[in-house]
Parts: sequence; structure tokens; C-alpha cells
Amino acid sequence: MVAKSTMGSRRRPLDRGTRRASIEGLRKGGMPEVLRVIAAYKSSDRAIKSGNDLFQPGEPCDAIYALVDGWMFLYSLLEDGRHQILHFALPGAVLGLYPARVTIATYGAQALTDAVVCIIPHKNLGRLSKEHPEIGMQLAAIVSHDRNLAYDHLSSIGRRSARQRVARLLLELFVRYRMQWPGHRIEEMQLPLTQEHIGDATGLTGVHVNRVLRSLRKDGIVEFHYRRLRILNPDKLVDVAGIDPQTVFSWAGHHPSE
Amino acid sequence: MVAKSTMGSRRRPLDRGTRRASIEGLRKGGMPEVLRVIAAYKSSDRAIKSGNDLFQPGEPCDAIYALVDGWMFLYSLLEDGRHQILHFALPGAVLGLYPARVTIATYGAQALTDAVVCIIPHKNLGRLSKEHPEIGMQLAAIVSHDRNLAYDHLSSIGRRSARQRVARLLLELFVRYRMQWPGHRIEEMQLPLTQEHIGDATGLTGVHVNRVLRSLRKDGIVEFHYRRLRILNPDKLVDVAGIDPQTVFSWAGHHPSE
DNA sequence: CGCTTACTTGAACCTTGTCAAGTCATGTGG
DNA sequence: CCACATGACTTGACAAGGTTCAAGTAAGCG
Repeated sequence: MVAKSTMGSRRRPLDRGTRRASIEGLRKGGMPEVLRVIAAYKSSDRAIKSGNDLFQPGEPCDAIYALVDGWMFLYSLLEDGRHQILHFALPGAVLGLYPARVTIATYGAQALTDAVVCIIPHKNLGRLSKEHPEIGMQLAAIVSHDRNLAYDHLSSIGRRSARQRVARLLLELFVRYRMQWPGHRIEEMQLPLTQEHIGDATGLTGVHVNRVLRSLRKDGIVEFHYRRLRILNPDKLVDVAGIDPQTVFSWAGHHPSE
Repeated sequence: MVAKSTMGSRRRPLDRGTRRASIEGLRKGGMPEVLRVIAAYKSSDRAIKSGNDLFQPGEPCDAIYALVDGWMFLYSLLEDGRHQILHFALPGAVLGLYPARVTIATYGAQALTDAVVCIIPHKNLGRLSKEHPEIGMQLAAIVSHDRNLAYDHLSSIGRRSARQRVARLLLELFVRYRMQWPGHRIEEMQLPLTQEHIGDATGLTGVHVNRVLRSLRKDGIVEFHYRRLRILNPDKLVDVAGIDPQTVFSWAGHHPSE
């Protein structure tokens, strides 16, 4: 309760220099078909400033959201004010999908950069699934993909060393990000996170993330400095992360334009 | 690769004395409606002996499964032979649902007790969702519930002490189990796990689970001995687990008979 | 009975957390 | 343009929670 509003204040807007707007033009194919269908049932759009919440733990939820632009993350809170980041959402994600019966969010969603979502109220979903019978199954596939990511995240946090966890997270974000610009062979990206965010996602402290990061850099594997991620040695990164390539491939999911 | 078959051999059948058969008669309402609909499209049933796998990581998957009877768990493997338990599946669960594009399982499913599943081949799903347009959305809700459980599991492993993790797991299993027999006020249940299973689920070693368990017992909170779980002080358990009651409630999900 | 599997317990060790101080880059108001 | 505030990143010393290794006990099965 008390801690509920701490994140917004502790985390200032961080997205100077992300230059999303200019990069935006490069993205091919735009939204996947499913999302275009869903978005047709939106009641409105909403812009969220970096560091602000789209919804918070404990709030009643009466809508789902399609993330049109920007990065967000899902998090859960502990009584002592620490938090756990559950998932990073990239453009094209569907947020706020809860099983029908649950009406209270158990986790929150916060913007990492300035972001834009379409709001699709629950009351429109009945009409949506009547007029587009295939959409239910496709939503199930999307949620299933998120669940699999959560499962991979789980074994990372549960059974791997700090070094492996950090490597895995950077790899995941890199792979998912690059999926949005197919054909591009960039090994460098704008990653709108602080080391503290990485800690919150991997179950480590910011301090320890720092140590791991500079060890990875010393070994010539990755460089992460002031929101810029550079993969120096992709093969070695996969190796250090201890992930089987099949799994890495599965993170990418559908290509948006397909 | 090498480790793939270790679980079956390391984990002998454990379900002597679970007496599922006699308890079975008490369960009210049977399967939820969704599952009855899905099961109508099954190709066949399959019985799995305790300790055997329904499917393994790396296998191609061409079907989904409705767990009719028995307990199972989903797990992922590490190269060194350790594993992480991702989810415990109780009767009524749907297993093997992957996003359409993924054809290779990244995790495995193993029986904790002798178990029975209905096999619904992917090729029947098209017909299913045509003839029952509502089923897609309902499947999405089921997967979404699993995803939320994974998210709670995630913050438990990422941010909580060994004591809290173990307490949370026992609480979760207890709540989900009791949901199957509404009205019953039992504080005792057959829990077909070893301490090692608890360790694999919570990201701890079996040895440390043992220490935690006996400390919880010393404090008069829970007793877990030879596959029998007794909740001595439910309120204190929720307290130790450090979980907000709203979340505990959400684990229960739909009541099967509704 | 003797075997196997699970459960117990102790001691040494190590990875990661905690605390605390300090640096660097950026933004702000005088 | 400088002094100062702020948020993020660095680094070191020390503590602690959990792991590892190893040995031993209890319960159930053939």
C-alpha cells in the first residue's frame, strides 16, 4: 500500500536520447494482424510518460491494452518497497489480459520510455470474439508466448548464477528487439534501462549487476553504458547465458509483419 | 542432452499411500465446462506412471493435453543435470499449449503420481474453435491464469528468502488443491512431493529446504512429513509467506464446477 | 532382514547482499 | 559561467544466507 507510488517518484524519466521517433520509420510491417483487429475495438488511446504507471497492483482492471509505441515493464511489489520485474513489453505487446474472473490486477505496468497504448475495454471483447472467432485462439497463443518467456525467466532466476542471469536478460531483450527490424544486423541498440532495472528483473541488487556488467565488459562480451547496449561477441554471450539456441530462437516469436 | 533421462531414474514412483482413488469420489462437479468441450475432440487417453514424462524438452509437440487425474509438474533442465520446476499441474489443467508457431517443447512434463491425460491433437483444434467459437477466449483465460501463477512464482524466487519461498509454495499448493473440494475445511492433504521437488520449484537445494521445513515446524506453522502436509496455523503461514491475501485468492481461479 | 529412497544434521565455503563513500554526467538557477 | 543538486554508475570492506560435502538416521519394500 504505502510502497505503491514509490516507483514513479524514484525513477525519473530516462529517455533522453532514445531517439525512438527516428528509428520508428525503419520498422517494417507495423503491427501484427491480430493487434490490428483488436485495436479496431479500442475506446481510445493513452499516452504514458516515462516512469508513470499504466495500471498499478491492486487496481480493478476493466480493459486490455495494446502497446503501440514505447517500452514498458510489468512488476510486482514487496512490502519493503523492493520490486520484481516480471516482463519487459515491447511495441506490439498485449497488456492487462487477466483471466475473466479476476478483476483486480496483482501486478503493475510502468512505462520505461514515453509510451502509447490502445485501450480496449472488457465490454467490447464479447463483440470482438463474436465478429472475429479466430481471435480468441490467437490471443491464447500470445499469452502462451508470454507464459513461456516467464518460464524461461523463472529457471534463469531459480537456478543460474548472477553472470548467467544478466547475460540471459540482455540476450533476450536484444533478440526480441531485433525481431522488430528484420534483416538488420545491428549489434547495438538503445536499451532504456538502468542497472537497477536489470537487478529488479534478475533478482539481484543494482550493485551486483554493476560488478557483473563490468566483468562481462572486461571479457569482451557485452558493453552496457548509459542506456546503450553493444553485443561485442554474440556467440560467447549465448554461451555465457547457458541457453540452448533453440530457446533463444523461441523468444523471437512471430515476426510482427507475418 | 545427457541429463534428459535422469529425472525418471532418480525419481522413483512415490505415490503409494496417496489414495487418490478413494478421494476421487469426493470431488464435486468434476471437470470445468471448457475441459469437457475440449475433451470431446481427443484422439485418445494416455496413462502415465509416476516419475515418467508426458513429454520432454526438445520434443516436437503436436497435441495438447487435458490432465484428467493425478498430479504432474512442468520442468526445465540445465546442462549440469539440475532442474527448475516451473509449475505444478492439478487435475483439470491444460498442458502442452504452445504458441502456434513453436513446434518444439522447451520444457518437459512429468507425472508426480500415476496420471491420466486426454490427448487432443493440434489438427483437431481448427475444427474445435470453429464449432465452439467461445473456446479460444476461454483457453486464453486458462493460459493467462497459468501466466499469473508464473509471475507470482517469479517474484517469490527473485526477491524472497528461503523461508518465504517454501511457505508460499506450500500455501499455493494447498489453496489450489482445496479448491477442488469446495466446502471442505481440511487443513491436511496428501502432497506427492519430496523435499527435493520443493527445492527444484523454489530454487533452493533439498538440504536447505529441509532446514526451512523443520524451522517452520518448530514454529508450529506447517508440518510436511512423508508426503503429508498439515497446516497448523494458516494465518501465520500467509504471514510468513509475505503474500497479500488478494493474491492468495487469485490462485484458486475458477471453481471447477462453475 | 537387507536394500533403497528419503530425510537429518553439521562444518566449511562462497556467492551475493549490505553499507558506505566517491565519481561522473547532466540539468538548473543565480 | 559557475555552484550546486540529482540520478546513475563504481568500488571496497564486511556480513549473511544458502550451497556443498559428508556422514548418519528413519521408513517402507521385496
